[in-house]
Amino acid sequence: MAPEATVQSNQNEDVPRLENLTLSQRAHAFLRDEILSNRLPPGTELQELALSQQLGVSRGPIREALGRLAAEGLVTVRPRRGAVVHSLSSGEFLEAYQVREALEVLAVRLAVPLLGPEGLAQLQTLTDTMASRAASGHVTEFFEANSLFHETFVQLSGNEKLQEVYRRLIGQMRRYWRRSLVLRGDLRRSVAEHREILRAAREGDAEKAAVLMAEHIRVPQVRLQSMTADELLEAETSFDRKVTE
Amino acid sequence: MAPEATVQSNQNEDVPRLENLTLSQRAHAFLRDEILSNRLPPGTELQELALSQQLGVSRGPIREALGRLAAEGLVTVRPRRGAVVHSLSSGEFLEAYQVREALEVLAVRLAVPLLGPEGLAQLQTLTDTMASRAASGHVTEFFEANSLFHETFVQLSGNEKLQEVYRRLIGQMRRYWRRSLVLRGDLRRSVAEHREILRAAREGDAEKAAVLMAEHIRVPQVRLQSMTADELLEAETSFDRKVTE
DNA sequence: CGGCTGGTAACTGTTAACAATCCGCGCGCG
DNA sequence: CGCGCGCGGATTGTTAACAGTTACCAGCCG
Repeated sequence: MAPEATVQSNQNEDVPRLENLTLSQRAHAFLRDEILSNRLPPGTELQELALSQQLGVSRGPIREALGRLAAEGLVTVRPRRGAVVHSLSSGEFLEAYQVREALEVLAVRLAVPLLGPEGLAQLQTLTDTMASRAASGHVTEFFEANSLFHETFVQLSGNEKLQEVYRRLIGQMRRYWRRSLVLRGDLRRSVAEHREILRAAREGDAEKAAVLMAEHIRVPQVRLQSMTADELLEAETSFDRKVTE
Repeated sequence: MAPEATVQSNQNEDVPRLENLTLSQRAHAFLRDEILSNRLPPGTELQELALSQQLGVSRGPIREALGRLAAEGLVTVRPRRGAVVHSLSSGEFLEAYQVREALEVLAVRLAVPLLGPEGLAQLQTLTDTMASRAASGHVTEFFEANSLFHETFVQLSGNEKLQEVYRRLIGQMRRYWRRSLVLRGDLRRSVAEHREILRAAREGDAEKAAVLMAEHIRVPQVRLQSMTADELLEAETSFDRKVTE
């Protein structure tokens, strides 16, 4: 068998290379990343000409990308007045948290009966990572591990539609991770809650794990409802001081 | 036959309400409606040139509309190979049902404590409508009232983010209403379940209403899981015979 | 007779130019 | 001095033409 005769090399096709994508897809991915990473914070005005020059393409692909981002809820377009990065009010943030709770409870119910040794090990590793990062005060890195823990449950649920809906929602919320952390409060308590969820999952008790997950996600909700807007702002700024120092 | 009558034919307003919107918004709304009403059934190939001639606009707005529809999950675009109306497999349909259950349970939990006399009256009217349409065998009209019943709960939840996510999901599922009805089975039992949900809501027992709603939505799921693809197809065709006669 | 190859037509991706609308600003009027 | 009013620049909405890719088909070679 001629080992080099395989003309169609599948080995570099399975990973979508950015070079082969269409310009509108690249613009979409680029802007999405810029928004999700907060380099384009909520409220930023997005002008087509500026973006097209920055990316070196014409306005057509830019418009398509903006339209898709609008359909995803990441930007709002005001007809004939341009697009701005969408921002969530406190109320909308709370609403999103409620939906997220429902989705993650479903994820846990579906995932727990399917969990194998490798899934449990994955979750255990993430929990340990969270614990060490919480102990060392690396809040940003803690948040990353925390997000991965929750997303892992959604992935292990095996329900792709759920993953799609969840990721879209998380994409809208992730930019407010500082607000989330402020509302979360004590990280050690958060780690303990994750450990409890994982223990229930390991025991195969889907219902218990689901209830624990619901309570866990409800913690920031009740804090948000009991805080005024001023208190929230004050807490966020003091959080910023603590992190940047 | 007459594809060259493009310039003058569509210059008048087929849909007078949409005059103020941009062309891409009109194209988006038009295609969305065509897809949701099943005039463009799943699997239909959407060619930009044909659509632009049909709507009397150029390809730019059409492309923007297709991009937004793709972001909404209503069409899938294969790069350089055109767009097709997205279709749901049995598995994806079941997945969507699971997500829908989670969302509607949340809606019931939120809505019940907020229900006033007018909300209850609205739900009662819809239930009565469903009952009469089920009794007279008007299955299509029954489905409409049924959809409205469920959507009303979501609306009365007061959570706009939930409404947004729910409507997007329902938009993907509504085209398969025949499959839904086949899986639902006995309409009278369905009506009875709605009455029970409404009674619990009237009593202010949100938890009971939520559980009843979950069981109600799970009925088609368990039937779908217990059916093979062939049985489902057979049931759908026999359903078509029964409806069209 | 089947599979490969080359050409061709149709379609998508992209661009630049054109048209329409909005916004800020200064001017004139009351 | 305040307020409308239009005018000019900037920005979005739309179009037609161009470029590149894919799919299809006929004809040739094995």
